[in-house]
Amino acid sequence: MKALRKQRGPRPGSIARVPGIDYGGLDDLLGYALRRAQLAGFEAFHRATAGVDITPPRYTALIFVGANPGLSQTDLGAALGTARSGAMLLTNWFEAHGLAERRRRNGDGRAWGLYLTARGRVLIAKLARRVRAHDAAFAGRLAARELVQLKKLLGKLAG
Amino acid sequence: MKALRKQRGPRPGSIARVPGIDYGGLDDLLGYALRRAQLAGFEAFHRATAGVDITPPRYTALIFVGANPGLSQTDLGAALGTARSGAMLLTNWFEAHGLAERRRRNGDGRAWGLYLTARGRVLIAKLARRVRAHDAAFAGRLAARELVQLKKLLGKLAG
DNA sequence: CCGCGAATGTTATATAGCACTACAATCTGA
DNA sequence: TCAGATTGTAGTGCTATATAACATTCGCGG
Repeated sequence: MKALRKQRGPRPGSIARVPGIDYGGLDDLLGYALRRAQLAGFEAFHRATAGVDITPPRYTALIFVGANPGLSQTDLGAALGTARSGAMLLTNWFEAHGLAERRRRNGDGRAWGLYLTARGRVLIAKLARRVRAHDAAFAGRLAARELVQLKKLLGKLAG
Repeated sequence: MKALRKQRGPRPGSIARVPGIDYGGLDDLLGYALRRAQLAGFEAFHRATAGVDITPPRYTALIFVGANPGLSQTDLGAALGTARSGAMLLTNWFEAHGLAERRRRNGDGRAWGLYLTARGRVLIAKLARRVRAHDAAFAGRLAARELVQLKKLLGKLAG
């Protein structure tokens, strides 16, 4: 079980607008506007998880496991939108860091059930608090009414 | 100069909502809503560039080079929000595919200036048309007024 | 109850994308 | 003229994916 201290990975690259550069019509694309806003959101996440070696997919996966005890790796992959093999690598990482564990489920000798460890629960509780706070701060760039509207529109786009 | 035919990479994973799974409060996060919407936008881009081995960062970089002839790799990296080394890899790829080239700039023996080749200009013209069309189709999930509002709000978030 | 197809996890392999470090060449300004 | 900044580059490594092949196990139709 390795330590979970330093955040090593790359900083989340926000794309600051560079003055004097011609954006060649990119600004008119909804997709580009979404990307820029989302990178800003990643920064909020990054600040929230500073000092902990976690990443967005890892965080999402831990939340899923915490909220759905006994989840199988296949179902975790489906919820994340990734292949089974990716869910397995994530699970390996969680076990190596003592955050979650595989346990045999009653009926099925193939599937594992995933469960947070005590340590995982503590970490998720702490992180979720910080992530929510930073997300709220990020969302605070908008008025409350605007935020409601934005979420509605984003929901329409995501289908 | 390699061919530029098939798109090899992974499909852009949208995250379909999985029924029966508890999302553990993730839905309340603005960052998560942004991510989902942006992945849907990536799919539109993917459809627009089907059959061509291009990716969002490559496309963005080509647009930048086209709109800013003589751009240095450092400035390209800054505009993309990535490290210089990434801009160099992109540039290598462009040269290998005959889309852009490095040319010495007048005063400075260190920096290269980046320029689209004729082939790069043709490709970008064709792609930009398709990308705009698919972006418009994607944005068409919203009413015109909603779209204006959304872009305004996204702009606020991206700062 | 048997056997076959489906599901599950796993292993192995590959790729894109990106960061960081260290370095050589070049520029710039005191 | 020289010290420090800038630029491109090479090398290395890690995350996040995907795909294919495989063994185990399950479930069901006969």
